[in-house]
Amino acid sequence: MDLSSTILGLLSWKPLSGYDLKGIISESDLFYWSGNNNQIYKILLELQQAGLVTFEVHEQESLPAKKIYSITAAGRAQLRQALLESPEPPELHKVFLIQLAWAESLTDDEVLKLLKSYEAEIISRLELHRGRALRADQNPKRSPRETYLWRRINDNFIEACQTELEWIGETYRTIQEGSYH
Amino acid sequence: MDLSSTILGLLSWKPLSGYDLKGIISESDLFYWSGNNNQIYKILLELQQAGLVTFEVHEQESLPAKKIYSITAAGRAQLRQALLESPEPPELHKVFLIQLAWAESLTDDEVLKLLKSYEAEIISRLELHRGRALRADQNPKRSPRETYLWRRINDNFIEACQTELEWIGETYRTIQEGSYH
DNA sequence: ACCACCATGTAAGTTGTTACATGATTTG
DNA sequence: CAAATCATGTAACAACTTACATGGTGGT
Repeated sequence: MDLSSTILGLLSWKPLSGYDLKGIISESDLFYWSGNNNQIYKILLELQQAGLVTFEVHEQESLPAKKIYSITAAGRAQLRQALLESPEPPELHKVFLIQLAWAESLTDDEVLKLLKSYEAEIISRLELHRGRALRADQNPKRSPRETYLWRRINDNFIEACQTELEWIGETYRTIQEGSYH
Repeated sequence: MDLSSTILGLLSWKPLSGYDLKGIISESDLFYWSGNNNQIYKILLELQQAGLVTFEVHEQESLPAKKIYSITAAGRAQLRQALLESPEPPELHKVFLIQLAWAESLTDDEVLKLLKSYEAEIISRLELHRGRALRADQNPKRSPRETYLWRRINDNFIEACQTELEWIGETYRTIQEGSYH
């Protein structure tokens, strides 16, 4: 499941332009790529040359024309293959933990301030995902199972945030009280 | 906190060779880089040219000589700056969730099989981190606070695994029972 | 005999990033 | 009047990866 499979997945949901894809990918936390033009337009060209997608040009008055990409039967077959690949474990890039690992030269107050600031980051993330649960309008809804899975994917992020917040709280308290001896 | 700061952090703990650094970084989940030669030797050269580290050549009989790198005062100052930077939120690359997101073309059984397989991955991760908690010998222990923080960092990974396992269980049951309607 | 370990480094490639270019339209 | 949005695309660069090269030592 790399970026090209992700794009195939998005197109399996509904036809989209490169610009649409860019928007969706850079908004989302699930699709964690930056969603920069360079990669998306390059991959779309490759997918199209491999016959996995096709496009139609839609002219618009007073706006630039757009290429609406659709997935082909071959594309769907390819996507199915990718979906059946055995799952990889998640890669967690928790840069803040690296920061803590080498915090020896910081005072308790400096560490506590970092923890507070990290907590604020996670809280805003949590609210973001909670909000997304409410207006989940732009999610695919092809079947009850798919609707359920998308809710669960969002839940996964929410639960990860909650676990992180509890971890922060416990760590904060212990350092504040100096009770790690 | 990028790879060069991470290397400075490791050297702030104790002097190490490039080969040592490679081993530590590629073993660990916290330092999530692959730890390939190309990056590490290149960064060590840059750090050394910037005066943030120095090295001594240690000749060994019947083994190749090694360069043992140490952090300088300037390096420690630079590291401290990096540690005080405001924390970035974690980047979670949960490729499996992307797989689930486009699972519409799979049967219930195929989805359940994927979940089981993902569960096995996470369980083995969990056991790895639990084991690391026991023989935490190679962790830095310059102060009780540092020892505590390193234990907490490991806890963070354990708790993330546990949350993930609960999430998998709940999702599995619901799909098995078809009770997502 | 073959493989892994130690230890340094290079080569060649993929992937990913920010920033730029164009140009009309809408919003503050 | 500056900015953001729509829409495509390119250029330049940074980050990261796998594989290779060298060469002695020790294990199965």
